Amino acid sequence: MKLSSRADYGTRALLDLADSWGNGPTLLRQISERQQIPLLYLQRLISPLVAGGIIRSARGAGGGVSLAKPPNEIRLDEVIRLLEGSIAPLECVDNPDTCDRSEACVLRDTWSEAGHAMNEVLESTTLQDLAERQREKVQPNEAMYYI
Amino acid sequence: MKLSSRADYGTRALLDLADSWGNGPTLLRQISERQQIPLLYLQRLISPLVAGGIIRSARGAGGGVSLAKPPNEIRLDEVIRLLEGSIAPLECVDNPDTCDRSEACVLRDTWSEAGHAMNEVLESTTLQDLAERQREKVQPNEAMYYI
DNA sequence: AACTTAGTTGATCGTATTAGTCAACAAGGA
DNA sequence: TCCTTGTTGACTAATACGATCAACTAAGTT
Repeated sequence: MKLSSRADYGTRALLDLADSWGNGPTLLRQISERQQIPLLYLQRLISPLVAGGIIRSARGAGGGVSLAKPPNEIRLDEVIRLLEGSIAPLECVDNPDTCDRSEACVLRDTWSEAGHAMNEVLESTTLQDLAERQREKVQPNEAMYYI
Repeated sequence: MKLSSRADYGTRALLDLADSWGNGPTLLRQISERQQIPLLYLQRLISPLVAGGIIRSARGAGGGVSLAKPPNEIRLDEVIRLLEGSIAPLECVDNPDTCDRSEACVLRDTWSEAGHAMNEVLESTTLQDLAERQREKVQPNEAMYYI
């Protein structure tokens, strides 16, 4: 029950982009270095994010990649779905036809419920949420201490 | 983000056992046939369940396997943990040392949260719950219609 | 137009995991 | 002793995963 490194790398790359949102395109090479992701592999794994309208890319000199929409409009669940496919823990949850007892299967109901629970966490988290939390962690807002 | 067939097969085998709880040992061969699980593979995958104290086995004529404790004391989260290892969607959640930024990583916090959400569903579901729901599905309680 | 920068894609490759099998074995009942 | 039934180590085939190369396309720069 693990996510592949694609989800790990991909979300880290997106968080990197969210961090520099508004500053023009970022080089994949820079993301690769900052996030310690093999460049060639990074180029690979972001392609579904480009196709999915999360990332916009620009070739040529001065090119690079940037978020295709504001960080607060990019939810983690759609990112994971693009990078990993379905979030459901078992195939039958999404494709009932893969098992002939799907209709009456109480385990399928449970896997579905578990998948939804996980999905709820992801769909309530946007890249902006993550970027803000990160800023708090790295450079805690002094005002916090006066609340 | 998928469970392996071990979790699928294993939970189905356990539900089968929960269904006949109190009727003495069941042959693995029978479970294999009813649940359509390759016998040799089934023998394999239940061994951690025996080691984990979920299943009790008896060899020889009249032997077989049975639940080692009542179905209402067997929660799905411990079953999955025995069959698949940790439920955490990323290694770093359980082992912070596998990544040198774990302490400050907001993504790790999110994966942790997602894992907990899933775990909550599983730990609130026992084999007895499943067996009861199954009975309702297959043979709906008539009384239901009078509520 | 020529040149450079940078992302894209098809093919490939090694490795790890998964699913499944075989055969020899251990243990308990008749 | 014989039969039944679960256990275990070794093994195989298939798949998925992580990663890389090289050729290619597109977009600036001079």
